[in-house]
Amino acid sequence: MSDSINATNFLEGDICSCTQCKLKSAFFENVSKKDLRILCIEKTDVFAEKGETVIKQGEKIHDFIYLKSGLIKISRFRNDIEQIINIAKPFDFVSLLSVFSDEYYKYSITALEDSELCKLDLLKVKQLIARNGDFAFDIVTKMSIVSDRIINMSLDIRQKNIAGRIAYVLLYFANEIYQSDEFELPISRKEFADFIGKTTENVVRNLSDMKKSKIIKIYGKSIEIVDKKRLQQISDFG
Amino acid sequence: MSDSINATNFLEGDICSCTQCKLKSAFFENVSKKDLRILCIEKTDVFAEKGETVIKQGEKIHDFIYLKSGLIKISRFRNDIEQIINIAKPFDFVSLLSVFSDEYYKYSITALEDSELCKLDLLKVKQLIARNGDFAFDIVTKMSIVSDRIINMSLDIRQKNIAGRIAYVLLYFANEIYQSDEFELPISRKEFADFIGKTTENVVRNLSDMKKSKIIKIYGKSIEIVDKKRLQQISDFG
DNA sequence: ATTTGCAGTTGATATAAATCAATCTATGAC
DNA sequence: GTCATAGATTGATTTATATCAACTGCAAAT
Repeated sequence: MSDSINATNFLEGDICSCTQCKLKSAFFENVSKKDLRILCIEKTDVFAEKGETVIKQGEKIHDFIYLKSGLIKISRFRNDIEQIINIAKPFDFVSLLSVFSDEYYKYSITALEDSELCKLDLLKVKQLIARNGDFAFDIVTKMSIVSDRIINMSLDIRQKNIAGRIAYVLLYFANEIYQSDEFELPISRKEFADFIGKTTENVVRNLSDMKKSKIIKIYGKSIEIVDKKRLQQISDFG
Repeated sequence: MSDSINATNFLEGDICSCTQCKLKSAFFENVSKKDLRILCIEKTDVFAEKGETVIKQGEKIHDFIYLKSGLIKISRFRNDIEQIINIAKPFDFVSLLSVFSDEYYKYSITALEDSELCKLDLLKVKQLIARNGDFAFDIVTKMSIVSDRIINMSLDIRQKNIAGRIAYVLLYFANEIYQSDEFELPISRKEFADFIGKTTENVVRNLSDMKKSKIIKIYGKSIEIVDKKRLQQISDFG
């Protein structure tokens, strides 16, 4: 009966869960169902617990990875000290750095919260770029956005003194990551220090100073921004 | 006579100087003569004298620009202070940052030496990306390389103390820009400071210290690296 | 319940770098 | 040639940040 065949076909199309993926629109808007299925067949969903390292600097690159849920940090190590390059959430993290220019990862990726990642075969993605111009264009645009953000953030931070850097990062968490002036810091004081390139002690001191000045409230990792205007000034001026 | 017709055709093909361009291989390896001609027709060759600003931060982006000869600096301004993001030579500079993600330039480009730049219509380049998968792939790769280099350099510099930064930049000039241990610094002491994010005075002091320690020789803007091993150590350790 | 260890905090001190100030060039304008 | 000016240099001082050390509180391990 033709009905049942249709049903089967429909089901077969649906086996590829990617067509349903919320993040499809971020990168695969212009990819046909057929191509999506090609990518989908070899995709792996990876679950990473808080603290788990998903990619280790120096490992060979095989996959095109993006974050489906959770929060990750991108960092690198030199002389045993960690440098945190960025902290990113879904839509903001795709492994676009290095993957098209290098054989090995220059950076590590670690989950800061329980996270879901989707791994696609990089070779297939590369082939798709060469085959599908609109997809290529989407990737170019996305790459441009991602690297621009990272470069700008790095330059912003570099320019500021320690108080300015701390204010900047707090505002980043509030505005970009949590969309709320109250949040749990997803990183330790040491990681905060590694992110802004200063020492742990001075991060602690500056946070307490801001607490004393009633700009923020702190209880352990809980942060509440009380005087956002002032915090913005410190970020802009510092 | 068929000979003259051929001659004319040959000439017509040849009107597009791009086919001869030494830098063609860098980006347009996989672009057909026909497509190259489409780009070429609307291209403008721009000559920029030393010191001239080619692109001003905030200007609207119309072109896809690459450097044919000379040397340029990429910088941005915030609160009237200049931050030099990179110094690049042909093959290393293409306006790939921002152009695919933003409407306005986030950075300024200034010639450090007399330079030739080639401007292509960005719209045409974008169309070509969508139309020609191999070209798209080349652009993706090039973008990846360029942003990776900038990000790494920024992170490297951020990590080091002032002596380390200065050593790093001197080695960058020697190894990457001039391929020689003797060269003329293309930037002022102030620009050097803006590049590494420190003050002019401390750049001067550290340069003189290195001179006193016989690591380098300085006569004005002329630099000669005498003890490269030592300089490398300062860069690595600092 | 006690121990161990680590993240966080605070204080004292040392060090690196910025700032302020004074000269000292070199270079272009007249 | 001399004047004016901006870049480069050096010194003295202040300020920001790192380092070292000690202590706290909490949570995991025994």
